[in-house]
Amino acid sequence: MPELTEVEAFARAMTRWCGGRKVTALRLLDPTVQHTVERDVLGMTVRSVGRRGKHLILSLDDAELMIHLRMTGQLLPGEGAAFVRFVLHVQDAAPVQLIDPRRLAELHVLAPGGAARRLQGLGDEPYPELHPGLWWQTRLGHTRRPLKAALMDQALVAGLGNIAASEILWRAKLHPTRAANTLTEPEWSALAAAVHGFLHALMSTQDPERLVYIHRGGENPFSVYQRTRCPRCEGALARLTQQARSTYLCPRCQPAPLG
DNA sequence: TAACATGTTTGTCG
DNA sequence: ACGACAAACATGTT
Repeated sequence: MPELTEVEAFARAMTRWCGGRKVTALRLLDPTVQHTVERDVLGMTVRSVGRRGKHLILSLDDAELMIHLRMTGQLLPGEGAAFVRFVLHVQDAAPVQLIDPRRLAELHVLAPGGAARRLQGLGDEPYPELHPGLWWQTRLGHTRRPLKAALMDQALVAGLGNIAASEILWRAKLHPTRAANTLTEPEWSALAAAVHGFLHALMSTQDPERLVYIHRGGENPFSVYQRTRCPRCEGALARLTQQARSTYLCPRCQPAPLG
């Protein structure tokens, strides 16, 4: 399910579900799920839960548990749901199950420091700080690729996915096909504000269900994603394909690049 | 039914 | 070196 905001929500939830608790078992129910096992975590305590990009990282006494939910992974307390791929059992609390119909999620049980080592090529974090326009220009401004592709490139900035990219560019009034190296200083500032505004707005919904709304029958919390009308100008939204993914935009608010 | 889906990796080609 | 593109993962939803 994840983009940055959802992984962040899961990280906070995991802190409540298993933070400070001792692991009584880690069961991999489906070995076809991509996984690594460098440690036996039995008896170790979950010291903290964090996020890096779209990766969830649990720090244990002498191990790190790194989880990537990919497109359809979810974490939920309990047992016995459909499509459970692995279960983390902890002392004096409900176990936490990873549910993932498509089996794209990953689980890595690593030695301390293993997560950071594996994530060395990952770009910097856009959340929770408000970075200035120059921060964005430094990271995205050197490539001729479309702005949306640059925003989603995890090696440049970590955590922004397909939905976030559309939403952010709409907020910033920037066209998704603009070459990233053609933005002006005020446009970089607008992008910076848009990222911060979007991420914080979503995190402050105080409603975890809204963060994992897709496939849950929930209400669409987004402004342009899978919508047909622009909330700002009321004009018809457009949809185009970039990198084989859907991009939603408002042609009136986000002027197309010349040529 | 066919197309599409929140992500990433790998390989090919220009 | 850079960037575009396709395929692969496996299955549910529209």
